[in-house]
Amino acid sequence: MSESSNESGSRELPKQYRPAEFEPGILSRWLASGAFHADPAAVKSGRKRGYSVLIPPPNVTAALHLGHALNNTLQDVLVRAKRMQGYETLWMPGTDHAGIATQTVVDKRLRAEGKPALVEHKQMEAAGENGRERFVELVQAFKDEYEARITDQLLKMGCSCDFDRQRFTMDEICARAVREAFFRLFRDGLIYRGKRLVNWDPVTQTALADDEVENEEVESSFWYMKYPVVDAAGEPTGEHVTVATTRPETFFGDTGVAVNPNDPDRARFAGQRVKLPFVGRVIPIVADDYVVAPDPESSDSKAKYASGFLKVTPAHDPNDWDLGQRHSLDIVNVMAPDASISEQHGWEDVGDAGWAVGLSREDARAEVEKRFRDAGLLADKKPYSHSVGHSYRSHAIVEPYLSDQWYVRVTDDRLRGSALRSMSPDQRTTDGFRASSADRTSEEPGDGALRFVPSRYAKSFETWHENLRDWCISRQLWWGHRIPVWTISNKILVEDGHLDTLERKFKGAFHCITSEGERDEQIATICAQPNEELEAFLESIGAAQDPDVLDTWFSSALWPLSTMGWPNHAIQAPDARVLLPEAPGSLRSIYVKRVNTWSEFVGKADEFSGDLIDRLIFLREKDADKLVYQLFSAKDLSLPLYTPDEIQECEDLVCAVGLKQHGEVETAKFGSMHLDDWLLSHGFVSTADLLGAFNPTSVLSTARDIITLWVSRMVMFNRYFLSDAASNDRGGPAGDALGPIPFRDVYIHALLQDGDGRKMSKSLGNGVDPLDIIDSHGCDAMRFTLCKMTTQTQDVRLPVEHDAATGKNTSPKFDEGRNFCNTLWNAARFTLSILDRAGPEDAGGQPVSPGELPLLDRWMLSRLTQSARSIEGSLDRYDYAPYADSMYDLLWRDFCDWYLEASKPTIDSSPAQRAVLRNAMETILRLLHPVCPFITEAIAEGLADRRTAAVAGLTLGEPEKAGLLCTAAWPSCDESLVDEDAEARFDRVRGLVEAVRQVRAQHQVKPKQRLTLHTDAPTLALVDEAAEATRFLAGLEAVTTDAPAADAVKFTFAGGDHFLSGLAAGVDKDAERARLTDLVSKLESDISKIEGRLSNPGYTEKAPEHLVNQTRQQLAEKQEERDRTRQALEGLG
RNA sequence: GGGCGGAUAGCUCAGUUGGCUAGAGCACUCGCCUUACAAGCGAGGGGUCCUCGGUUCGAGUCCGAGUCUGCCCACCA
Repeated sequence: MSESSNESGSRELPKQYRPAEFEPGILSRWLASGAFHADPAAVKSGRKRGYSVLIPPPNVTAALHLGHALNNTLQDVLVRAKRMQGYETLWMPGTDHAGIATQTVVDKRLRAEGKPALVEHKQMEAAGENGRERFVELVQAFKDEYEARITDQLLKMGCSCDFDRQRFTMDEICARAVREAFFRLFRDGLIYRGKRLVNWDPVTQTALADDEVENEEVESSFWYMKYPVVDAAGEPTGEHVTVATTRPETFFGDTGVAVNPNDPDRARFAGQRVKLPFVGRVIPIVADDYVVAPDPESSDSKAKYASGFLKVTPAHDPNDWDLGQRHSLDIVNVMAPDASISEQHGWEDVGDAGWAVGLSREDARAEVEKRFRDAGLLADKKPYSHSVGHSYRSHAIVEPYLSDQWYVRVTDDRLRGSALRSMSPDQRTTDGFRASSADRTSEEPGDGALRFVPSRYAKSFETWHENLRDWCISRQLWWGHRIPVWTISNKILVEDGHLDTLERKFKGAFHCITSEGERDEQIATICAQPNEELEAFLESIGAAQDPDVLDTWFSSALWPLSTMGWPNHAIQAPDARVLLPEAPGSLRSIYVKRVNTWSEFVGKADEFSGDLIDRLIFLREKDADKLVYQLFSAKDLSLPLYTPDEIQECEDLVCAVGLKQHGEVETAKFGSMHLDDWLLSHGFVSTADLLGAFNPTSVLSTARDIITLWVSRMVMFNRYFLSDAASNDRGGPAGDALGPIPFRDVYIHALLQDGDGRKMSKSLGNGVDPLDIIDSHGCDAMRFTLCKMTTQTQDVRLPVEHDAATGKNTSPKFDEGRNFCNTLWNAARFTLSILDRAGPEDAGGQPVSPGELPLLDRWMLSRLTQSARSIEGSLDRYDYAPYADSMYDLLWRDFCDWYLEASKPTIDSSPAQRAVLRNAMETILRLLHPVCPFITEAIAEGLADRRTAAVAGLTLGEPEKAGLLCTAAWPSCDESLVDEDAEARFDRVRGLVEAVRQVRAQHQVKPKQRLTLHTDAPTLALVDEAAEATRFLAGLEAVTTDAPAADAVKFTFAGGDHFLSGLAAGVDKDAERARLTDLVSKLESDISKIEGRLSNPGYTEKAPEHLVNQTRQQLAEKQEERDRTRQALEGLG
């Protein structure tokens, strides 16, 4: 209310916490201090234990939503807590290129803007105008825009990521990992090419992803077509089978008919053959229990419409494809890419069906119906409505279309088996692929070490793997990692001697499958490692690179590896201090590259390495504050080479580059460059062995919908690529010789829904933007509320409200967090004002011994200790809501409501109490910091220069960096601070205060009116333990054992009668009568319940004795209280 | 179709291995601008713990059946 709150002094803080005034400044201080930058050497040297988390990289398709805010808050809570607990923490940030989604979003955006979109760029590409390259550039620009937004959001959400190491799944570092991974899998026989039905859009002539297909209900028909049964000689037996289908036009491609082996009427046909009308193809009838038996009465539409026979068209229906595979049926594709009937794409036995060739699929359907009817082969046609996939782009009906695709053989034991064996045995439900051996060392967990939290999600993981099929990894897109496979005519490759050149110059860097190994006699398939020279060579001999890109999940699956520098992580490098002894401790990272000779390193002016050294020299001269470098002989890395002669003569040079800062630097000559990425992508290797220090990571925090798509694949890849055998040329490992799992725990967080239980989404308009909440409530309030909501259930609801004034969505739930922060703020203001009133003499005294403190202070220290224990347990269990609840109760209920209030009368005259106050405040700040990092940091700054003595048993170390709370130690509360006796006694004081307040409220006593308490000796003794506090809190002027005055009001407390006198307005007899009457009836209801329990012999005989005694005592107390209350009631008249 | 949740106060949710009178925040009622805090303080009212059955001396909690509701995966001839 008062606008002059700042006038009394410059140290005074504003009455309300205003996050926007603090958050940006604190963020800058965090970043400048390097507090979030992990040092792998600290882990490798054993100085600290490592704790690492990989961010699930958000898609660059859009800004982060509240679900991201939730998951990132939860990760940050863990990371900040562990950092304070003395771990070297790495939280690796990054973004995902999200191939299909991003390409689609950009395509849509371009079309909406009326600019050339995907289709137009495809035309350019076909015309030789670099359409592909130009389109990818547009997507790249879009990605840059959103990546920047996402990074900004992460910063504003207070995420303590190691932003110096931020990655993008398509940057050069990740690309190298993708290429290497693909190469090794290819070489080891775990990647193969196969046929698969894709969702084909015949209008735009592109393949679509499943989520680009929009299902729409379509009014159509069921056709019943009769196929004549033939004998061994191919002559009709006179019988027919009737197949039921919604797609009669595909019958040209039928290669079988299926029947259920348990069908009593029709199973006898299995093993016989039919002759396809018009086409004349003789095809088998196979038995398969996939076929549904007809049942006209069934509510299942399949059974209702079924004929009992299913036509099998493997090339034009996904289920038929599977069925065909099971029974080794032929595959006949009868369509052209435009979905017209064609004999040019695999259909050779046209027979008498030539009339169909060239018809569109719609016309073909009508013509097939007509011809079958005319021939008497159409048994029936019934109207039928069913859902059919349509292209999101052209809205044409999607055609299942057979095409070449690349697969990862994930069903191989080296992949699937490793994932299943990773699971903790107590979370397994079946026996297959059980862990073959117990845990390895805790440093490198393998089999049996992967745990899901909550554990129920282990089952999703398990069943997914047990039903796994090979993973199709090719996508017909432009935005993504292009498949590193080239094809060339076998003849050119071998006869022109190119294969010899390859073998000679690039041995080990490629894997070639020539005609013997491939079904196509003409083509050689070459998979290449990342090697620019090799690629240039392949292009030069006319080899064509596969136009497709990899499934986004392929690069996501490598996230634990690529972000940590794999495959170039493992180098033998000496300590940074040896490499660059002159470099001050401010060096953030060191990169090394080994070359042979100086001339090779420098190269010719127009070559790659010439540019390299040019840059290095340039940077050293012009920007010495950003970079240092040094050359060595590989023989002795402790002796730097200085003179030109030394360098010229050396034949095995090593160049070490140390960076003093990260991120973008501006150079006049080369423009803006990111030094880390630039060095890494030019063959330098980081001496910081992130992989060795931080993989396996500690926990993966993610949503349940990607347990299969992402979690599984990371496990398989991490274990495969980090196995010893996969690192050499002999091929991958088998059985249990696998590498470590990528993370020990998988924490699956709850999903946010709106107040009605619906998913938050753009289209529903119920999404909440985290930045809006940060604006309106502050970051800490958002984070606190999100944590408080996060229970172990699978969904949490957040009521969403639309604010008409701002046009933005918000939720009243965030008020709770804001109010909490505000209370903390005010408690801190009050604390600081008390410390300010004391002199500097408070600081530097002997530690305060808890045993000599008043009851109130012993109680507070005990509560702090118990809360810290409880919070530590919650964190270990990823149990966020109890953590937030504990903090809420500790700060508000204990510290503010009771400790601060009760200390008011005495604290100004007690240095010991001030020491407790200060240390309690600081303990609360530290316990809360992981959830509310900004406000706690802001307050800690104010607390830093108001010192008091320490409290024995409560250890609060100094911050490690720049005085920042985020680098301070987790509070250590000694067990000796737990004081059950003080808690019990103070609880009784509270009870007394509450009893008095109750009387005051019921009699409408003004707050300033002081009363006299007439009580018994034991209660008087209790009051004396916190005399000033009790009088202050209850509004008492005197406490006495004297007899009460006539106008006194009686109340009960702890089984005794007590009286209050001095109520200014006197006793309101009606109010008092009503109060006592209510009390009696409540007591009687309690008494009858207790009597009921005690009269049950089962209870008194079987329940634990202490419980029964307790109940008896309770009954006695209640009865006594009831009797006394009745007397008092009679006394009122 | 397979799997996994949820149902407790008007709303959003807690409720540890079964055990005193089932809790919190918001909302509501009454009284307070008490010098940290009205985004607050003090005191209240409000519950057939979804239904039925079972185990038990005792069930919100454990077991069985069902109803409603949500999510994930698969599929829709």
